Order: sequence, then structure tokens, then C-alpha cells
Amino acid sequence: MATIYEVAALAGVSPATVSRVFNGLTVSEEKQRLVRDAAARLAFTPNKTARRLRKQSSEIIALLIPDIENPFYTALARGVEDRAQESGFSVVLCNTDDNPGKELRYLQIAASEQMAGVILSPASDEVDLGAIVSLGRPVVAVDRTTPYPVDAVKIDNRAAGIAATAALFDAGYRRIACIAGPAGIEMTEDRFLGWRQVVAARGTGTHEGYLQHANFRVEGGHAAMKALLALDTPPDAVVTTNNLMAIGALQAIAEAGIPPETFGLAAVGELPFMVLAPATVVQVRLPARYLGRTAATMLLDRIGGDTQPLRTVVLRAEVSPPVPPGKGLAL
Amino acid sequence: MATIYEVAALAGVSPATVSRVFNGLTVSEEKQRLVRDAAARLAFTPNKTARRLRKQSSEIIALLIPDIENPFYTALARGVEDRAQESGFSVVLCNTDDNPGKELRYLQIAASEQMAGVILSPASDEVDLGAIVSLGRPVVAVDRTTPYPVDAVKIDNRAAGIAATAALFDAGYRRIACIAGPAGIEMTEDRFLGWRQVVAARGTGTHEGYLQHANFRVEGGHAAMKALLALDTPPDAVVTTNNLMAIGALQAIAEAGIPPETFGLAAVGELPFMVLAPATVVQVRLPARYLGRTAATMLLDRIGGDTQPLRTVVLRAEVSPPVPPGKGLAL
DNA sequence: GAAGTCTAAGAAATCGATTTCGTCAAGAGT
DNA sequence: ACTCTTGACGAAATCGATTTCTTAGACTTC
Repeated sequence: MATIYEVAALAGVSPATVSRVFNGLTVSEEKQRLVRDAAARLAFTPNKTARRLRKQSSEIIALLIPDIENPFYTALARGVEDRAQESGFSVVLCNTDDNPGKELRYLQIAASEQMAGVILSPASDEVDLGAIVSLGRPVVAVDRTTPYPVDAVKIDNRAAGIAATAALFDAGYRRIACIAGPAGIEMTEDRFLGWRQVVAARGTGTHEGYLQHANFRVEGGHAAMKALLALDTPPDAVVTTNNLMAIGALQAIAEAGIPPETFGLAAVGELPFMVLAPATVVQVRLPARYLGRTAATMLLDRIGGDTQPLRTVVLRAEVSPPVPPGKGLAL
Repeated sequence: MATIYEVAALAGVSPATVSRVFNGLTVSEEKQRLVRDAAARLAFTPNKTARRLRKQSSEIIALLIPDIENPFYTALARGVEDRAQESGFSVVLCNTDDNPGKELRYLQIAASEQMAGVILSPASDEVDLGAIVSLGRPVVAVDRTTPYPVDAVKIDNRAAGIAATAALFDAGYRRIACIAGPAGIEMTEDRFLGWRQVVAARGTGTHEGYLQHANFRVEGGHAAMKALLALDTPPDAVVTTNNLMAIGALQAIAEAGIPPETFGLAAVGELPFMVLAPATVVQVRLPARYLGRTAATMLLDRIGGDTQPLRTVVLRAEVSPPVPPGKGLAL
């Protein structure tokens, strides 16, 4: 591939002039023409590695997500990518598997690769952002906040938990359990607090074992649902705090021979690739792609020099389908 | 972050010696100890941009996939990532949306970013690998082959189409249609030729309109299935040539009020997040993660200097669940 | 005509790691 | 004791783009 020196030689100017032409600095029209002609003839593409070394930064954003196989996160990734590409940035997608060790490794890569900024969904409250923050690289946390001085975009998780649970009560269910993610994760806590609040307000109380903690994956939801169904007084409905645990719960319900339309299920998050009738499950729709897009806008603003005070943007979820009163959902 | 010069100054050696220590060249034990101590004290992390500029390459692989929201491709990506990380390589995931323009742009990025190699599922037979191949960067094509001199890993697609179709005949269906991806894509062609071969061999022939081409997405399968159901003589079963089109077909079947267990459906590819009884759908399981892992192994071998002749590795699919004879699948 | 100012453009330093070339010291052989 | 060989290590070039500093020429003013 041609270098700036070859373009300069062909155009009869200095390499500095070639650089000025492509970076929009002042160069006479005559010499601009010479440089562009030469570059076109040589099919010149600037070497980004050299530029990155000299400028000490890049046009790359690191995006750290905990589960690449969760469609919530792939939708979020597309939102980040949409916005980043509008500004000429590339996105490196880093799948952490909710593993703090992998997450730290990716953060170190972001630092040593001079990425311009990081968007991440932290694997835990103990995520170590010290190195990247101390380098002055902007960070935006999504879906979960951190104690570090970084911007954040999140869902109103408590309201989402409330909406999911209220929908089940409105549909006539009375023994409503909750399958939550791992304890200690802020998003999990907020969502099941929403469940608990509605259960307390509607006066039915909860049974022992009606709150089950699971991992966020399909198999976590599956195991938790089996545990719920094995109780002396099983629930007649369940709220899951994410989409994949709802899938697992549905599988367990089907395996138990329960027709899905007679058991109440509300998920915080859209179920991917739904083939059941839409009324079978209440889905609290999370704006994942917009969440990603918002996070990228905030990060790009910081990269561009934005020095406004740190802020947290909170997005809202919405319930789908809207729930009419009465027993069961499949009306 | 500390540079190699600062480590050298603290250790009392030259920068070249520091570089030699970390790159395993011959350095006296005494000086090795001095360098390692100094590096630890300064928390030295080598600047990969500088190294990449001097060495003219990087430890990054570009992975170009057509649909990040298709779990087949996220599983493939995990396989690539698994293997790459074993060798200290990072993977940049590039989502092309089956768009040749986006694909070309990502290939140009791979070239100008000096990525060590590329794994891609080509958006079309006309993909332009000229620039990246002429730079000598290794390329491995997955899932689809190309006319360029590159290695490939693929599924035995024809056999997969045959297996899916045969399973439906074995289950007792007789009017078996096919929902295939866009015409002209090798993988599509091979899979529906497998369908056509079995239909011809079993002597039932096909009806006008029994072969529907769609895009590979859920909505493509949905529209194609509605078109099939609207025929004067609708089919009693269908083969879809990928997983997401099966999802769309199932949605259309449910919307038409047909119990899914009475309609035959076989998909080439595992349906993601299945909540129907496993016997409802025949799934031809594709080893996506292993496909990714194999592609990465081949690419890393090339990056490492492998000069064996170009080769294509063909992996096999398997049918799940195994199909007993008789009408319908839900036995 | 001389002095001062401004602008375009070239020379060279810079970014940080790697690698090439040259030097010096130690060891072996005669 | 001298010569030759080998290995460790330092100096400096290299990768390619950007940017700083300097210079030359054009223009204006007195």
C-alpha cells in the first residue's frame, strides 16, 4: 500500500503538505489538486497505526457486554454501532461472559490499544475502571451503574419490575413468584424490588421460596422455575427479570405439562424469536438498541471534548401486549 | 503509562535490551532480572500501536458475519474467539448485514488496520477480496466459499437439506415445501437442492410455489410461510434452510390457527431459545461454534506461516430429535 | 527602496517498540 | 602471548503519519 511519502513524491510536495490536505489544513488549491490526483493514482489509504501512534488515540470504541448470545445485548451492540459509524468510529465488541477477569483483560486491551473510549455493562459492582479512567479515556456504563466517575445510561428497572408484576395481578393471578438474576447486581435488585413492592401493595404477600435467584441464562431460569413448581404451594404466575430466564421458565412449564396460556409469565425484556401467541407472555419491552445508541452518543460527545458534569440517563420500558383484566392472559 | 525508555532508564539498560527481554531474545540473567523488576515497578504495558507500526502486523483477527442477531453467527463468533484467545489474538466482530458495501468497508478497515487475518461469511459470490489477498493477509471463508484463493470451512449443506427433507417424509408428510434464502447464495442453493433431490426421489414432485425464496430473517420466513399457506394446495410440511426463517414460519403457522404439532417443520440450523416441545420441529443441528473454532485454527496456522495448499474443510450436520416413522412429529 | 507582516510550505522532530549494525569483552585454540 | 570466534548489548535506524518550528516569498506601508 502506498505511503504518504510516495504520494508526496508523485505530487511534488512534502509529506507534511499531503497530511495537511487530508486533514483539512490550509494548502493552496493548486497543491491540493496535485495531492488528490497523486493519491487517487496510487490508491492511497492512510496508515491508521502510524496516525494512532503519533496522535496517541484512535477512532475505536470498545464495547464490553456480558453475554453475546443474549439478544438484548446484540441489539444494544447494534445501537452502539449505528451511532459510532455515523461519526466514523469502529466498535470492538468484547464479550466478557459476566467474568470480572475477562472484563479486566478487555479494559487493559482498551488502554494499551489506545481506544478512544469504552462502553460497558459491568460484570459486578467491583469492576476495576481505575486504569482506563486514570488515562482520561471516557467511559459510559450501560444497564448498570458503577461507583466510578463515569456517565451512565440505564433502564428504570424498578418501574419495569413494577409494571411486569402489576400486569400479572391485573390479569387475575394471585400467587406471583419472581426469578431474579444473581443477587448483588443493581439491575437485579431494582427489578425484584419492583416485584416485591407490588406483591406487598396488593396484600397477597410472598411465600417462602417465591424469590429465586438464578444466573441470567436460559438454564438459570429453567432450574429456578422447576424449583418454584416443586414447592408445596406453587405460584400461579412468575416474573423473570430478564428475557432468557423467561425462556428457561417457559421450557420448564412445558416440560411439566402445564399449558403455557394458563400460567402467568411476565418478563422484563423482550423474548427473542417468540413463536408462542403474543398474549401468552407479558413482555416489558426494553429499548435496547436505543440504549446502545444513547450510550454511544454520550461517549462520542465526551471523546469530542464535552466537559459537562457527569450524568445518568434513565430510559423507560413499556409493557406489551397491554393487559386486560381477568384470569389468564390469552383472552 | 510507562514506556520502554522509562523501564530501560530504571533498569540501567538500553531500550533494545528491554525489548529483547520481553520478546524472549538472549539477554543475561542479571539484566533480565533488572528489567523485570523495573517493569513491575512501573506497571509497564507495551504500546501495541508502536509495535504494530514497526512489525507491520497485529494480533487482531477480523470476523465478518452477515447477521449478528442470528444465534448461529454469535455461536460461530464464540468459537472464533475461543480459539483466538488461546493464541493471544483479539477478534474484531464486524456485522455486515449481508450488505456488500459494508463488507467491502470492513475489508478495507482490516487492511488499513493491519489486522493479521480475516474470517468472513461472504455477503455474495461477488465479494471483493482483492485488496486483502494482495496484501498477503490470510483469509478463511466460512459457511460459504468464494472464487478467491483462500481456505474455507463449510457445512455439507446439500446433505443437511437432504436430512431435513427425509426426516419429514419419514414422519409421514407428503406435500413438503421449501423456504430457502436468497437465490444465488451457494449455501442456499445447496440446501434447497437437497430438498429437491429428496422430493424427486420420493416421487411426490413439487407444486408450483413450493419453493419460496426469502431473506434469511424471521420476517422473510414469515412472509414465505404465509404465501405457502395461501396456495390452493398448501403443503403439509416445510423445510427452511435456516433457523430464523423457521421461527418466522412457526409464527405464521400459529397465526393461521394451525397447531404446530400437526404441521411438519424441519429447519437447517438450531432454533434459538426453543420453547415448543422438542418434537414439534426437526432441527438439523449445525456445529456453529466448532465451525468458528475450526476457521480460527486454520487462520492462525496461516498467520503462523503454514504454506500447505489451500483447503476446504467440510463439517457435517446432524438431525435432532431422531425421527420415528409415522404421521406427525409429536409422538 | 527598505522595513515589517503574514502565509504557505518544507525540514525535521515526534510517537514507542523493534531490529539491524557495530563494538567490546570473554573464551578457545595454537 | 597472540589471534580468531562468538555472544551480549548499545546506538541508531525504521515503521508512517502528524505537527512544530523555520524559512522564503509576497504584499503592504512608510
